[in-house]
Amino acid sequence: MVKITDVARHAGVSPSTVSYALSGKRPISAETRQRIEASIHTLGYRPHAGARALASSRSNVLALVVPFRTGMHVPVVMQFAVSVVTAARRHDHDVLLLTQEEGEEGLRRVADTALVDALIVMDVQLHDARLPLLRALDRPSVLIGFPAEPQGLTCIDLDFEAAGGACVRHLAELGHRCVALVGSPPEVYLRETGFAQRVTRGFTAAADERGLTSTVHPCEATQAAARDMARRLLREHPGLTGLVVHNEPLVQPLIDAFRELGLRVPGDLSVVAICPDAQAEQAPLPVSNVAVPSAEIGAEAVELLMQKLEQLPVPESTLLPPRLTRRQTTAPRSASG
Amino acid sequence: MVKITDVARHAGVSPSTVSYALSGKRPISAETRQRIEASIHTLGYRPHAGARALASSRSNVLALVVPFRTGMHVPVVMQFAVSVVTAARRHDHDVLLLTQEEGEEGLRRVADTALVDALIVMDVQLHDARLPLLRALDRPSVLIGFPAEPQGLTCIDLDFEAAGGACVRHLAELGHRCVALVGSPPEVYLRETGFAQRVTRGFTAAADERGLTSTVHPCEATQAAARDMARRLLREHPGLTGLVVHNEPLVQPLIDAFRELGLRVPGDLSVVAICPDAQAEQAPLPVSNVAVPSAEIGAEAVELLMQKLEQLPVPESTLLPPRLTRRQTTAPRSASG
DNA sequence: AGCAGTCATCGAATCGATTCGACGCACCCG
DNA sequence: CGGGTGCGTCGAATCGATTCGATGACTGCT
Repeated sequence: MVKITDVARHAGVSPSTVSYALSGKRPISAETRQRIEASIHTLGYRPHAGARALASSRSNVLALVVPFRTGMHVPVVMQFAVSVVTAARRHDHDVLLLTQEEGEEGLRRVADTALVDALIVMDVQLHDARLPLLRALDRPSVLIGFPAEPQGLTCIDLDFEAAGGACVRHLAELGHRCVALVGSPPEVYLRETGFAQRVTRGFTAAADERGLTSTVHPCEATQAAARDMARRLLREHPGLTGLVVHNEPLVQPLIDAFRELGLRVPGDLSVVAICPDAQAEQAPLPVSNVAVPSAEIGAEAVELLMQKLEQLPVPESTLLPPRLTRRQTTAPRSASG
Repeated sequence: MVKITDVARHAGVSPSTVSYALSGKRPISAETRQRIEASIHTLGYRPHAGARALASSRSNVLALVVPFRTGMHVPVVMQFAVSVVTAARRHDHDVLLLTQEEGEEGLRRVADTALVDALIVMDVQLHDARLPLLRALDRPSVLIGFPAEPQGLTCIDLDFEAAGGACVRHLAELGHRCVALVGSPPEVYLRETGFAQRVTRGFTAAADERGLTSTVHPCEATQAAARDMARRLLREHPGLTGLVVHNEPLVQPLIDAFRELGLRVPGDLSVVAICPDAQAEQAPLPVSNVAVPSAEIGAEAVELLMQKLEQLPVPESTLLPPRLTRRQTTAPRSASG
């Protein structure tokens, strides 16, 4: 394996000069730099990651903790992970994958062994057991999602409260007066993952503000549950003409279920989902939606981390504004509706 | 940060003794070992990953290259990644996440910088551009999927050919005489990802062997495509009573489409899928399936890598035998069928 | 001409482990 | 009672970079 002293010898300079040429931390004349670059190229030199980490106390690796429990939509997680890796590479960093299962011990381990420089934690609970640890750690971190008390942390997420509100306002502007929210499975609420509650709050607040009748319904992510839910909503809320769905795998099954019950979408029932754009676009009838911008969140989380690694100040909380795209599942309330 | 010399001083031994106590590479008396362990615990010592990597030329990190293109079913990839991480942790290794996008350069980078000890590459093509590199690399690797010429590599996957055959035999044993395979989207075949072709081969061979009428149909993974496909199959193959689906997101849409066309499943049409058990179980009507055992493959891939890291011989190819579970979508051919 | 001030480069220390060879001690056997 | 055999431990070299202080050459100013 060719090392920095080999390059130095080949280029007729000292190892430190090679290092500085590479890092740019001290000025190097254009001439020597070129000679060094040529040597690096012909010798095929690659700095040894471990040696570099040891000497610089920077591993250039980020940890990414992914959830794998029920209730999180898998494609969203994956999309997110990919965008984190891509963004990290732009900053010359790599990404170490940790599972939620490893818990606090896993976080502590990769941080204390200096395996990673910083951490990104997904699926943060309102009262997450890892919060004290993350606060105490000497390494910067960014949380995806908001705990009950984000003080002293750096958090980022879609503004789910605003998203809930945006859906309701969209429906309200189309003339709908009675709306319902079909949300995540009950266990997600029990687990106190913030985003479920936040959607609910935004939904309800906007409905109240506009004087709409509104109800909220957690729902399992199965076709059977979707059918039951559709039937129940029709029975209990005969005036219902606007539906907000915040449960990715349920969007299509719910629409199908209502159709089977004889409703036209969007003719009799308008549906807005909170889901990734890709999903909304690819549906048989493209679904009006507020985007869940996993890729943006991931990329922005990495940017925040990079700022923190450079000791720059970053906002404690970053809420991405919701972006609603009207497609084909929402329409003005019909006279009959 | 507490280091090994601190531990050594605290325990009244030399640093090398601490190292040996930790690694077990030389015998250490029970007494000193306990003293050292106590010191480690009270001081909260964690060996520095970079220093360790430098000295031992082992980073204890594996690279995992994940695809993110269309055609790969996302939950399968995710499940796989999680199982790799879990298995790696059992061997005291961590996992670095790379995207396909990084390509050969990415592989070369993490290998040459000694950032990782070994690599796992998913979604291998029949004529994958990365094969020469993987063969030349000084670091061991395991491929998920089979290239055209696996010589000199280590490959593992579900035995898709046997899986295709198993589906056909299951249908044949239930009395079906005319079967069809609905496969991956056309681009997957064009891309020459081995598994699509292998399913086809096994499917066709088994059908020929049993004297069944059989046809093969690549299909896009959209509801609309599913409906079209169902209509077309009914029209072109009126005697069709057995269907094999090798396209995860299409399983349920296809079943729904046939139902809408008036067929009963499994009364008029038996359906076997090649898909994860979790998906098969959770369907409204549980689907008879050959399991795509992502978790097993991931875990086994890690085991193979660990063997290779210890210079132990491993088989060039590992084909996991298919496991077919009969659930509720397959039934004997009815008299009328 | 002399001095201050850059600019580019070098040399040596350092990061925190692992590993190899050597050494001392106890024990066993002849 | 002496010489081998192990076992347990130590000391020093090593891994391959980064970084700090120092040095030399050159510039510009007076």
